[in-house]
Amino acid sequence: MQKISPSTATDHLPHLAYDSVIFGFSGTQLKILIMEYHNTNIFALPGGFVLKNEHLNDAVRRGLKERTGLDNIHLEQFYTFGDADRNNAEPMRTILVNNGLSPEKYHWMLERFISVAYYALINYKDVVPQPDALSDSCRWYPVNALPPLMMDHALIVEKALQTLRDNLDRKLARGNLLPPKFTMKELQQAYEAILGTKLLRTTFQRRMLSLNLLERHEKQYSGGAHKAPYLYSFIKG
Amino acid sequence: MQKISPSTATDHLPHLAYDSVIFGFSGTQLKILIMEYHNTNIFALPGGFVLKNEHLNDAVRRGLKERTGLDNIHLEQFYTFGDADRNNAEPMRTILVNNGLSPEKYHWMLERFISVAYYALINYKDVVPQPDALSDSCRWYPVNALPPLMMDHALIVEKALQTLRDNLDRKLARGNLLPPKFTMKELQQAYEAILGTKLLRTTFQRRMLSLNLLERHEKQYSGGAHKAPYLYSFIKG
DNA sequence: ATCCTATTGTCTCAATTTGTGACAATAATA
DNA sequence: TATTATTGTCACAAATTGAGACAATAGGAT
Repeated sequence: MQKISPSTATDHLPHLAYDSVIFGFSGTQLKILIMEYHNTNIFALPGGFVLKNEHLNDAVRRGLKERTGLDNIHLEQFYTFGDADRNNAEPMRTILVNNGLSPEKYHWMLERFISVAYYALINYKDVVPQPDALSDSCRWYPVNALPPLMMDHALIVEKALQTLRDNLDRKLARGNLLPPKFTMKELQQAYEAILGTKLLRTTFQRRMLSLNLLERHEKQYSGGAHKAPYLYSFIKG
Repeated sequence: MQKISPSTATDHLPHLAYDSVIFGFSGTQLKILIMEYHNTNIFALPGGFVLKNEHLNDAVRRGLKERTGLDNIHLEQFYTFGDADRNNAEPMRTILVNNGLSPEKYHWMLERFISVAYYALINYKDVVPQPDALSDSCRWYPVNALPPLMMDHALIVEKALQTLRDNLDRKLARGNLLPPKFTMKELQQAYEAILGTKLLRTTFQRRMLSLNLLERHEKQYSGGAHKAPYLYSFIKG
């Protein structure tokens, strides 16, 4: 959901918002950044509005930077949600009141919104989520254990996952879900978390190497009682 | 581009439009419906605006029906173009003036527009394009011989093609690019036109049949001096 | 009627890719 | 020094794809 400031009504394009599904990966779990509004028990995807002279893509980058502190993240647009009944009237009224703001003054926020949805793959460890003015938490939740989300945000997450799943190779290579260097096992775990299926180790390794997307580096002494795995990174192009 | 009527300014969501890339297939050529405005030499994709209480998807369906007379067409949204400099100021001024309308009265049309782009696959033969109030032609053009298009419409077409090309199997099956019954050769020609490559006949046939998307019907006596091919249709599901 | 020709449906065999397990090479730990 | 859990690679079977061969037409030509 959106960050609110008094000047918003005049500065932004009306009826237009964006929402972002920010994926992170920790251990074996795929997670998503979810916001909870202060005093409301309302959960939503991080989103925002577009300034009148701002590129849509820039608006989303700006929002991501405000919430995560992250810059230079590859964002991918995947769908625009445009049903006529998409409005935040009830939850937003609650949010405004609970934050001492008048619903009259922010009436434009209660109307219908078209929302352009983006996803990003970021490195879980790089993020210290920063709650904004109206939220008391911006936290990671596992994709399969999300809190009940407002409006159609659960649908947006579902569509983000579907989109992510096909042509995953190219998408993972462009994103930052994994640290700069990673082992083949970590890569496989990321695939498995996203696709929701188990993969065969040898086949997976052979396939990954044949894609010519990976560069092999030195070995990593993991501390485990076994042979040390190679580290890999994506060849950026 | 959009259909203009005096009431538009108040009835529609401001700054929001849609554009549609309507694909048709004739013989061996992939074609697109392009509009040319009356007296202007300005070429554009068919598009329009969204009513304040209308679903985005419905708006696009409505526009397609107005221009082609076609109903019940599968439309697929593929990208939303949101650069800050997307406006129709110059061409639209020309269009308005050449049609005896005042640019002042339609000032809202000259501003920045976010545009949600859709594509559709329709049966070339079913369409008798209907020029609307402001256009003197709505005609098929081969994808590789389009007239110069206004604004970023050439980019929109390019992105539509890219989208169409991956997972083409499923997309062709859902669309109506081919008539209800078609030969394997026609199907192959459609693939070749879209992908821009030649395919091997036997491999293609084997692959298509193995997808379990096709139902085989009676043979077609084509009039050619050779064995008659089977007819196929897509199994709708 | 009979032959000729272009196209179609199917088969075959080679080449390539994928599934599956085997196995030796390690890096700690006992 | 033996033990154990991985890892990298190889080997072979199974499945898929590439590429051509070939018989079966449905007309047109003679």
